Amino acid sequence: MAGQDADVYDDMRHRLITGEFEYGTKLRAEKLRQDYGCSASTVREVLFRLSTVGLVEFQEQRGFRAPYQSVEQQHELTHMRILLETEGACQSIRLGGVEWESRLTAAHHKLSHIETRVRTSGDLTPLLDLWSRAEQEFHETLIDACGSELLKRTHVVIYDQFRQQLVSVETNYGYFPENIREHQAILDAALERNEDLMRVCVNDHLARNLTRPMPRKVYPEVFDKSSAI
Amino acid sequence: MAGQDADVYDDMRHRLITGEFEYGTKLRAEKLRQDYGCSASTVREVLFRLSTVGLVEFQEQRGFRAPYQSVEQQHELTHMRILLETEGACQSIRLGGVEWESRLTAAHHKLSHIETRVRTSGDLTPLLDLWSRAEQEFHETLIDACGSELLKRTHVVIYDQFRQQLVSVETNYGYFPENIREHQAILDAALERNEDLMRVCVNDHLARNLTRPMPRKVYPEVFDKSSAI
DNA sequence: TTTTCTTTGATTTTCGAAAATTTCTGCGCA
DNA sequence: TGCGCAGAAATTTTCGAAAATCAAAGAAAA
Repeated sequence: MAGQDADVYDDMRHRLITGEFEYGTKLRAEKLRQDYGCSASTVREVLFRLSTVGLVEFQEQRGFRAPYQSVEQQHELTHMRILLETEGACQSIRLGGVEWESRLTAAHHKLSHIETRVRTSGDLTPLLDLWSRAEQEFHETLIDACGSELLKRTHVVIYDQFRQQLVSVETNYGYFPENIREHQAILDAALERNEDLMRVCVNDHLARNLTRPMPRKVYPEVFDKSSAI
Repeated sequence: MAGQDADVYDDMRHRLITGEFEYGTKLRAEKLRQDYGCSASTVREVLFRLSTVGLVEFQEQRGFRAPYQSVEQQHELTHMRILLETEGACQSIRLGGVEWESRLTAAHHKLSHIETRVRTSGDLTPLLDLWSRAEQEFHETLIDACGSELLKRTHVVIYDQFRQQLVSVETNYGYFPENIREHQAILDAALERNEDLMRVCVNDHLARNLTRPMPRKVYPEVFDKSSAI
């Protein structure tokens, strides 16, 4: 069996971006050790790695915890996605061939199919996992022909964090009915090879996360005893 | 003493971006353990963390090594820097106040001073460390008022990798005489608050790393015994 | 009652060695 | 001579416990 470490990493990553841990939850190595039947050191190692890609917060001598949710963070991640995806999509338009168009069309078809089903049923929940995967694949295919592995790797990191921040019932997991139209518009812009239009479409699609005030939970403050009243 | 771990991390990071390890060198935990007088696990942990920010390459069951140098990687890093720095600089122009202008001017002054000394003496070597630091600080100050911690953190990661790829005698450590004029142009664009000009300046400054064919070492291939002659 | 210090308990960090895996080396066989 | 298969050596991965550090509770002093 090659890489117990890698398995734990992947699973923890999945648990984190699907919102299994409440924001700010302490991630105790000793506790998680039991979930995986391995040693605490192995878990610690994984948590360290996850912290460098922003999925886990680490504080010296204070261990690990799931990141807090904040409007600012959500906005910064959105801005970054816009920056990376417009660049990646436009480069893909320049460098990508028919093969890229084909893959993008395929990814869109799958996504479109799922989103239609969600609209008719009116309930995202049962399709959540499927939809999440399809959405990510569409956006990753969009920038796939950009010619820069670095850009793609960076995008995955940002996308994961974005998803992590967004995942909650209140935000409906980032799903909106407008998605159907917007994803179509992005596909059209790609097939037209219209870079300016692409920029507009990607912006419109993502900028929603900037304007809409994000519903947010109130976290317990740490009160200084002397300042009470 | 808080964080032996952190110390090792910082030192290893420094050694990596100053090119102490030949490209492709194996980084054996057991070997490095002696340099720091700590356990191999600690070193391993650090190497893992460094691998997630691209400063170290990791292969399952095959350990760690210093990344190889390649033209493609160099170009991708340059593209990414252009993307992040133009965005960051333009946002700083919009959001930054006099305070930002002041800090940028200060950073430029220091850098300019060093670069002038390098030009007159004609030898970078004795000032290499000082110059590296000043160059990085100038570029980081440039985007410092952009309003996104995420953008800044991402930029540091990319900048470090860029520096790591570039550090070698052949490339003169990324130093060029034109730097003086170009850094000045960037400062001027900032003070003029001219975003379009800024884009052009940053592009010109960094694009050099794209056009100039990078001198590159030849690495020993791993020969299949059966293909030998 | 409030503050400060001390002790206790819990958590994090570091360690060195055992287990698993890969790489190297030499031997036998075609 | 070339190939492939043991066995040995070296390296990587995992482990559980010891050491160090931090947080909470309680006692003593103001």
